[in-house]
Amino acid sequence: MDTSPQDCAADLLEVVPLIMRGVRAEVRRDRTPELSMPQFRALSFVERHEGSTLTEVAQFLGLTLPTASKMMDGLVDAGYVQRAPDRRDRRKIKLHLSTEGQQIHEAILLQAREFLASRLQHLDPNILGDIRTSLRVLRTVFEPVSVPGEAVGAA
Amino acid sequence: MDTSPQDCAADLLEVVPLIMRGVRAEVRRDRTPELSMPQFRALSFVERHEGSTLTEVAQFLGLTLPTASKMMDGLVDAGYVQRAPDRRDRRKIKLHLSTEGQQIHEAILLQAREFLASRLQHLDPNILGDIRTSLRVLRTVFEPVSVPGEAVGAA
DNA sequence: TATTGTTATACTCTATAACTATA
DNA sequence: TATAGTTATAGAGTATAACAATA
Repeated sequence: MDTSPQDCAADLLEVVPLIMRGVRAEVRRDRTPELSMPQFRALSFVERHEGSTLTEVAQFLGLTLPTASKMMDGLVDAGYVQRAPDRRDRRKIKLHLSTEGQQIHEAILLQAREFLASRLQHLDPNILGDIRTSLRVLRTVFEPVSVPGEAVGAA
Repeated sequence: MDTSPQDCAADLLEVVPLIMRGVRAEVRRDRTPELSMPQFRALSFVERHEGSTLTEVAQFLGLTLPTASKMMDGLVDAGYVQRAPDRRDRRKIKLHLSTEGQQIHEAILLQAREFLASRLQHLDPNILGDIRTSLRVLRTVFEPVSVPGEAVGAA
């Protein structure tokens, strides 16, 4: 099938929120205390970028610094994240996941994946492959241009 | 490419929030007053299902009734939505978009589509077609099972 | 008795503005 | 002077519980 970026954009705008709604419900389900979607994404980021700074998390999530700071308060209070000063630049703090933080992140990740997989399970494997190919392209196009945590050496 | 629902689910969980972040920023950008993502989606739903009830909107958005009611307060105050009693069943209210509501919905829709299209514009048309095919499948899988507004006659 | 919607209350998410500490 | 982060404040988004009106 041949199509225009505009058509594709229109479809994306309808389908992406539908998927997001399901994921959000799953992330929050049956959990005390609940973890919000942004908190879960923050956990994912810190897990993947151990020792990243608050500014990096805020940039990745598309949040302001005060918002990210407050969200981290919640995660620190819950015992999922630890703050540690950066000796090289004492204005910065480095963020780390606690064991508990790793565990809850893993649990939610698996639960959300299971939910998505359950919806996908009756699809033909070839179609699943096509979807993954599409997702790989979409990722390159919508990924933030730079994730500073990846290139700390230069900073 | 051949793959499992689990692999596909894992990719979805990473890519969908990335796209969502961009869309959200675009919906809220340069607007007074800002329209939140849920408000925009509510406007979309009412536009597509004129005269739908609050319960239907809440179900579509995955919100509780009180939350949907409060959100509608905001849209009504802003002059974008009108509430009208249902003569057949006076517990219900029917929701309608005002001209202003239609205009702002259209404006935001076009702006969000343009943002997405700008990210997609350098992709090969065949790849865009593949993405649309994938989105069509994903829509069938994640769409709410029934949108009551579609079958009011039976109710 | 069940359904539709609102009100009351509380907590999180988010932003802007003002501030502290460090570079 | 600029950057990293927090605090103060305010408004929206969300939920549960309790309520009113209607079926």
